[in-house]
Amino acid sequence: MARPQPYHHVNLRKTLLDAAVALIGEVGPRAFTLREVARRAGVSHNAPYRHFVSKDELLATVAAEGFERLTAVMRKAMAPGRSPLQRLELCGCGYVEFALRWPQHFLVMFDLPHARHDHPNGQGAGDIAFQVLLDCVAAAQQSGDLAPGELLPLAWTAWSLVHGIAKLAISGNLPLSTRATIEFTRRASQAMCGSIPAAAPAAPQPHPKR
Amino acid sequence: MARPQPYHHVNLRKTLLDAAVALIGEVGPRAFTLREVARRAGVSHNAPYRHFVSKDELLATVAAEGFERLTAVMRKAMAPGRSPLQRLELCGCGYVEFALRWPQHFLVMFDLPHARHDHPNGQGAGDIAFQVLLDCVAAAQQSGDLAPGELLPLAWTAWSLVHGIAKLAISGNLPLSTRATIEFTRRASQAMCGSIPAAAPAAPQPHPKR
DNA sequence: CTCGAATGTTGACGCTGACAACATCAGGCT
DNA sequence: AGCCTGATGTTGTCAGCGTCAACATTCGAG
Repeated sequence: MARPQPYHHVNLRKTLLDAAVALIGEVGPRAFTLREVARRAGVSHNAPYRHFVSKDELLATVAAEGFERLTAVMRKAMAPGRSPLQRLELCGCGYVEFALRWPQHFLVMFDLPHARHDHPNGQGAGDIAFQVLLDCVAAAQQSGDLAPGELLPLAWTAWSLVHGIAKLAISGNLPLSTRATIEFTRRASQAMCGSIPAAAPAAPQPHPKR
Repeated sequence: MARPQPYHHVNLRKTLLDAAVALIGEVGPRAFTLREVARRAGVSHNAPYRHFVSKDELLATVAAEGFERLTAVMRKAMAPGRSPLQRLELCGCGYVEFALRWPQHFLVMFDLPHARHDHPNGQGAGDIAFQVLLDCVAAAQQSGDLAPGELLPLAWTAWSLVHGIAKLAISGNLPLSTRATIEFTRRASQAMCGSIPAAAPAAPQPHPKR
């Protein structure tokens, strides 16, 4: 008879990541514990250190995973859009949809800022996701659906709107169901897109930034 | 000669709260430690338990304090507004200004959702702050500056925009100085206010809510 | 087949939040 | 005046946490 628990796990790294996401979903990122993750994966409390140098690196990996998933969800959401402007709106809805579907990831991605910078891939994955939004705005401008204005401020405005909706919805400050929240996002985006050209925010002087 | 350290502190509760805010500002809400707060206040590690039943209650109190300060900052910011619409925009700028000036409070208020509900005053202080925004939107509607629409969705949209800007700015995702961020908020608010009447988002069916 | 590297385990350390028991003080009652 | 009760602060303790170090087991290249 084989040992019930083989000494070497098949793919402990992935098992740990999945367990971490599940645990964060249950108890939140604050109560999240490395030892509990190890317990759920059926390994000793120190096994995770063979795959992640620290708790923060594991969280940073979860965040990076989240940015990749976010990119995929936005790309998929905007696919059926007919006009560039419509694609931009759908992209924003995808952002909120992602946040509502995987709030654990979303919280780790944006509530643990330190986790992003020490992970090599962390910042990159975030940049790619932002680039999707940037491309949407640029395409809408070029097609004339969106009046020209400075690209970055327009993108920041769009990002802020959907990010705010996502954050407030996740924390329970918008008393709407998931479906209603996305519908609300669609209407708010339309309102914003319809009016931005009229008063495109110009770029204030950029900040040297740390 | 009097004892250098009298046994009873003059106002330990307030001292602890101030030390907590300072500590959160230095190390963030995650690394924040009750024992370190006690150390800074010059008392034993268990003294805080005479004033707060738990670490979470102390944080909830910091959050409630933050909501009161937020209300005050918004009221002050909107004071010089000439039209109701302008007051609404300034109110939003006040929201972002508060977040940038006291990010510690802002983080505790919105990143620790559990902390708000177990504190009796916590939810109330948040409601009062939201009421300020609600009144602004209602006034702008009644004056005709803002086309009529369902009140709550309009307020949620405005809240989402400024909340998103505040969150992204605090976490370093908007590479703008404090001044530039507020200027950006003003322009984005104007853009949004200018267009909302054209496509006022209707209220999707509300959610029963936990 | 061997041996080194990769992977997992055990044990330990200092720190934390929380509880219990004790010490000190302040202010009202007699 | 003097006590005594409750409020406030301290010391001691516990389990759980993240992390390090030392050891055990397994896999795969030579």
